Amino acid sequence: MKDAKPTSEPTGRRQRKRQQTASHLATIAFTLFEEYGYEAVTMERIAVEGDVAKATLYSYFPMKEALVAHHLRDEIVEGMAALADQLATHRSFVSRMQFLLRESAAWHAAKRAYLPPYLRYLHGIADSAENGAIQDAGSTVTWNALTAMFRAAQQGSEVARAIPAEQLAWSLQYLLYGAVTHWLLYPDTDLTAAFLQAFALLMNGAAANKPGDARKSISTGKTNPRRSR
Amino acid sequence: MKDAKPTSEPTGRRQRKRQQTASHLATIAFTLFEEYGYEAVTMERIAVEGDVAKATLYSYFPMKEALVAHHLRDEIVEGMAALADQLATHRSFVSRMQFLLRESAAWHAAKRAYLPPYLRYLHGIADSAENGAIQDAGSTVTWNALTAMFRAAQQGSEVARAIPAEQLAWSLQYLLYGAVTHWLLYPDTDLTAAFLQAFALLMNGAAANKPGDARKSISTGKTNPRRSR
DNA sequence: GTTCAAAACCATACGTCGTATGATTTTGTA
DNA sequence: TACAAAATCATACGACGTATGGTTTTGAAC
Repeated sequence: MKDAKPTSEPTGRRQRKRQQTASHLATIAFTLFEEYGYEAVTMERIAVEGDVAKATLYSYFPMKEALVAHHLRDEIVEGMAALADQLATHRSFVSRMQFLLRESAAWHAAKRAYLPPYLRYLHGIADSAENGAIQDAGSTVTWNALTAMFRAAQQGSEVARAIPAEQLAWSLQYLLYGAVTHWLLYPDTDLTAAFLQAFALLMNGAAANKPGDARKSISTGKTNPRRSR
Repeated sequence: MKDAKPTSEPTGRRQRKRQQTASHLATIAFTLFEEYGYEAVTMERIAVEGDVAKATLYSYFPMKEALVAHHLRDEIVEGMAALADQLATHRSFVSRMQFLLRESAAWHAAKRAYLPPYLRYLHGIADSAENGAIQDAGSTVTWNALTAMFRAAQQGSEVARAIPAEQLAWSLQYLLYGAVTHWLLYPDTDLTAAFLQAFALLMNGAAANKPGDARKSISTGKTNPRRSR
């Protein structure tokens, strides 16, 4: 079944080649997007430029948005790796998360133009699943990271253990998603602030504080008068 | 620039007639959807059946999804009105909200088939706004209701006043949105439970409870062994 | 090496959405 | 009655995404 004979190369070549051309096509597409704008570039064009038939292109990327998603996902993976070191320097969970959110907001701002198709793609997933196939793998990257952070915070007693870390990650993602959506509609609003507020809300909750409440609430993290280090 | 009111705003009758045919078209469309399924019904067909040119149909509903949205929005308005009485019988904010969420979950389950295009529409809004026009008016109905409830709860000291009611409504909506999306992917999960959990999380927050915390946390509202009715 | 079935690929046509065009009709108002 | 704005119409079109049916690669088995 799985033990390969020493006759020739492992069977993974086909798959590697596939991922290779996938990456190739995505790169070409992104180059075109950068030059002419997402809307202006047609799938036909990408196929021609990539020297494949349109049908083949679609076999790799079932919708146009998937091309954007592929590229952005790669960027996210890269970015997260690059941030790992700095993340580790932050001592508390809240501080780590706030740092990550600031970075994330900046990244969103930089990629603004691609967010509409990207978000559309992430939902296209859920839609397609209606008809059968596809597991997500889209935003899983960031979701995994968030889950890990929440889980660690639970073990460090910074976050309540009652709620599964997965659900917390998931909840935060949707709050952030809402912030992004709002920000796309009103570009002049402060995305970073919105991210931090969403996080603070998730941590503190909305219930009125009773007098005897001993919890120290998490601020929105904006440069605060007190504590200038 | 072009503001002021230089010419004439659409006058009473014209506007009424427009809304009338809009409703007419939406009804026809929905009937067809019910009979043949959303995907199977083409815009061309709807136009023919409604005895208008395709371009005219599009002038009323800029995307196919808008037809679904129109109908569902009407249903929501109706439903909310019908629920108003029962809502008032609940004494506390938490109880009111939980009641509403249960109803909402049931409604979502009933309309399951239409949710994908409906959600797509709500986002198409944000997308279209990129290019210029449209203010939402889509989910505003339910958003208004939530905002009002939160504001009342703030005045009754059941919810912290630090966060604007609008933002709370907005946050809850996105948490619920996440729950719905997840449920669409995994239909066997319990949407009602997910709604209630989302709400509980929003109220209680995720931060670890310090020993001296006097806040009584909101349960998920599921029929709980202890304290039954 | 020859054979074979699966897969990847190709060219092309097609259905549908949504937009654009330019002419024609309706409607409110001057 | 005149006229400009809005609504409607018929039609063509560009682009997305699917379907079809045939051709080439490819991995492996004989």
